[in-house]
Amino acid sequence: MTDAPRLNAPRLNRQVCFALYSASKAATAVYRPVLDELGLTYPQYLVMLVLWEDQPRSVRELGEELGLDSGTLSPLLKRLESLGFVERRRSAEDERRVEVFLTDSGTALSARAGAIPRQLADAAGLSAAELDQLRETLGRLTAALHSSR
Amino acid sequence: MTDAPRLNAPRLNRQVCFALYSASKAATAVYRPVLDELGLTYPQYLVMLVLWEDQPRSVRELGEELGLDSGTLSPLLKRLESLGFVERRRSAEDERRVEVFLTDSGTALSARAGAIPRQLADAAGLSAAELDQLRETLGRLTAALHSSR
DNA sequence: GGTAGATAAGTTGTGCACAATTTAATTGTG
DNA sequence: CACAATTAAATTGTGCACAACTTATCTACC
Repeated sequence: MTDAPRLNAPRLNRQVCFALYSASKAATAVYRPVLDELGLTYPQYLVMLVLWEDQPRSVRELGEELGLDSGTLSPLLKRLESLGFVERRRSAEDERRVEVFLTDSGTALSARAGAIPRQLADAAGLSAAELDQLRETLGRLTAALHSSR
Repeated sequence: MTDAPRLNAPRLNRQVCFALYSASKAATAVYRPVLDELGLTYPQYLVMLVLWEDQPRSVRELGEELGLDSGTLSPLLKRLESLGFVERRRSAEDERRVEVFLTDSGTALSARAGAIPRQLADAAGLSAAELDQLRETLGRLTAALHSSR
């Protein structure tokens, strides 16, 4: 007995969700060897991006920007600290808060990281306009998905 | 001394990669409560989707379809097996291969899973045409990123 | 000013992702 | 036939993601 394809079942290659999942994995895979040279993982790089923009940031603020909770961030920040890129200090005004500061070494890293986004754009095989539109569509999609809950 | 935003540093909200990462997390977050009712995680659901299309499949074939290696699939399949949705059997022709079969219970699950993709489309806030185009763009992007390595 | 509720960060436990290694079976080549 | 190279799956180890819970601090309200 042969198994006919179940055409009524949801098909993998029809699913936007799987396309997102695959594209996201492929993009971080392109970043990985580049980030390896800096000693960072992709989520660690995201935290550094936020800190390079403005600094210091509390754990809560980092979580808000990145959509991550303390269960993810606490150990990640501990690793960034032991790598020497950030420092964590209890806030004096509000002792519940932990402020994350860049070290000199963490600040210096930004110079080496500047070329990274370029490399994804080069590998993407899409025009600048397409990338822009993709980013915009994804932004709207993410916002809609968040507000649907 | 104030910290001026480093406008020359890569900005988080400019990065397609972060948009992909966020959208992918948001999409699986929408799926999560629905899949919870089936007792599946999102990656487990992906494996079931492949098996519902055609069955049995070797671990290698599943990995090829989903872009996952045995390090991810072996324990995942063990969990699916202990949930009673699949069975794993050594192939007789090639004893290196392990074939993954659906159980009756695993086959039956597809009926309950049929409504799932709809729910993402509803929550997405994008038109069908936009979703189609997004899927197509993501497909090209993923292919380009893979071939760039 | 004391206490209930809210908030911030950390911890624990489960599962996924991926690199590196291991073991076993198969294939190709002399 | 022998045996080196390849292939398939599993295992080990590290790190992320997230739910559930804990601890400590703060705020609001009586």
